[in-house]
Amino acid sequence: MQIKAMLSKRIEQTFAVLGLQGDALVQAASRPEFGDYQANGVMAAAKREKKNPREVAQQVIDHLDLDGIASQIEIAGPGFLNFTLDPIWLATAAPGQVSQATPPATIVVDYSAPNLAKEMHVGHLRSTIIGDSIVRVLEAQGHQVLRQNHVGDWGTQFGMLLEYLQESGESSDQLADLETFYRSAKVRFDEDEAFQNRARKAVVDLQSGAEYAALQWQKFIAISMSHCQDIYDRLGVTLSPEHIAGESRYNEALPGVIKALENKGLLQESDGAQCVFLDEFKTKKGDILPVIVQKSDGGYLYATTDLAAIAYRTSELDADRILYCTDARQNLHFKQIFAVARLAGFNANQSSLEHLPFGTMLGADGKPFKTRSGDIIKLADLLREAENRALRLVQEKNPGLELQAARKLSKIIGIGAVKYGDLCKNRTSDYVFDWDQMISFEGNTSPYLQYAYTRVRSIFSRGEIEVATLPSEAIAVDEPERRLAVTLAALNDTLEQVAAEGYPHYLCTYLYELATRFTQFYEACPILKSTGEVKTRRLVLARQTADTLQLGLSLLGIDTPERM
RNA sequence: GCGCCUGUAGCUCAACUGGAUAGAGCAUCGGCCUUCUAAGCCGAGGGUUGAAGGUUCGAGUCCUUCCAGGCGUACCA
Repeated sequence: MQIKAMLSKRIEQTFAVLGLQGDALVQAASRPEFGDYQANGVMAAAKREKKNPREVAQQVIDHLDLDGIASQIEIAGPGFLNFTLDPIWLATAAPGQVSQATPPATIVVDYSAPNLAKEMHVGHLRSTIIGDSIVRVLEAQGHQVLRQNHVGDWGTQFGMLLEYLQESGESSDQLADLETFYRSAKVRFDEDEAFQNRARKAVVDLQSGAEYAALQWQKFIAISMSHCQDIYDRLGVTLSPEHIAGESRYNEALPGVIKALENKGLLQESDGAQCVFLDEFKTKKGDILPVIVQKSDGGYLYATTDLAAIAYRTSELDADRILYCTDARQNLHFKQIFAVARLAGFNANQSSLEHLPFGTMLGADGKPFKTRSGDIIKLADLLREAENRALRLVQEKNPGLELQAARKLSKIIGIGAVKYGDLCKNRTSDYVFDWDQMISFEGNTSPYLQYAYTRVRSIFSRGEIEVATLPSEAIAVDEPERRLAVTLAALNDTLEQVAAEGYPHYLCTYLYELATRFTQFYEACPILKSTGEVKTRRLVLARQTADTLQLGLSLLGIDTPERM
């Protein structure tokens, strides 16, 4: 049940009856004394009709039918409507159930997209886990989600790598560390002219489909992808080899892209390059910004590939929405290719093309994040560090725990902390990377949420409660119970927001609030010590909390341990 | 130069897209474990939301002009 949507609809229907226009502007109450939900839209609607907002608010209440849903509706301030939900209705709001989208859509999500020439580093973290979380939410809502991992597996650098692979042999130890491999290849490339020439030839051979080059390339890609897959598996990301749709896949479609642009009369030559000039990208001075689709040497660019990808996704995959989870620095690029795609008819099905940009990860100095030696931190190292820190804490908190169990637990906690540390921030802005902050276990962190979950589990095991025998609904009575129940019921409002706008931090904020409400309830309302109806309803609320926490964390891609 | 983004407590971030007294965590200070896990709870201090104007019942949010930072801006992705 999406409460906000339901209330909005009812209020707006009432607006229509009264001849008013505008949105109801429903939101969760900003303060407890304002009830559970508030509607702010009356004031604007009244103003449009030049009427007294409080009088209009009264008329809305008179015509609004929320019998059995709201136990109290009040007018406050200049014309706010404050709603208090009926506890009996609240009990039936089915916490822990994800509302299914009607009708479900086909949604392509383009995310992760590591460069296969190098090892995954912290810069790939955001796209990978933000995209994965959005994918999980959309799937939970019943949408058909098509993951597209647009890996960088094509281009000039591969000539160098293929030639070096040929020279050093695929059993080379350096391949265990792609970063070293890349660097060594670069050294060879820079020092030896003959090597350079062979590397350039390898590129040409590869792109023209020579068999030896293709074989060598496939070997390299396979090795590189297995590195990525290791990271995905450790991170608990739902990507697998079947989701790979890299740049190379569109290679054969690229001449067709140019041809199509030409047929549409969009193509212009400029300094030897094939370009599309669009009025909307003119500067005030009248300078025009080209979208270059073919270089003067005949080579293609990422704009060309992305256009081919749009055509494929909108027609072959039949996508209703295509979401791109990439760095904010590509803002202009996506604006341009979306515009070109529309003009050229590549977006055959009028798919909604949405760029979900995220900011850069910075170091403490405010500059893009590097290690002391100037290297970018590898994801593998980041994850190891997170697990080690978690292990130390786990052993400190649970001295009796066997090492193997402690390791298992520290994986769940450490990886969760890394993911949550990133997901809980508004993706749009740059953010400062800090070991202690990212791998933190107190306050608004995933361990706090996991901890709240284990406390519920602990109640059930200690009280020897058969969860299955509990009733499915409980009517909250005491204030901490009510506050918890209201928060439980808001799950789907939050999920809808995440799905519509692609901001997983809404879900984090929600879960943190839920865990906080639960902990307050836990402190104030004894469960196992209570008896009869009181005990039952509190057990039910606890179970609903555990279910919702587990569900919400799973939608962020974070596991829940049974004890900590 | 032009364009996009950012500027909120000592630090790291929220603020449901114009709503009521700007909220959390960390850090600091004080209280709470013989009672369901203290990775927790309760409380205190800490703010001219970069600056100045403007729009209106109402502005951190919208507009204008500045200031500071980041990124992008013709053959990298």
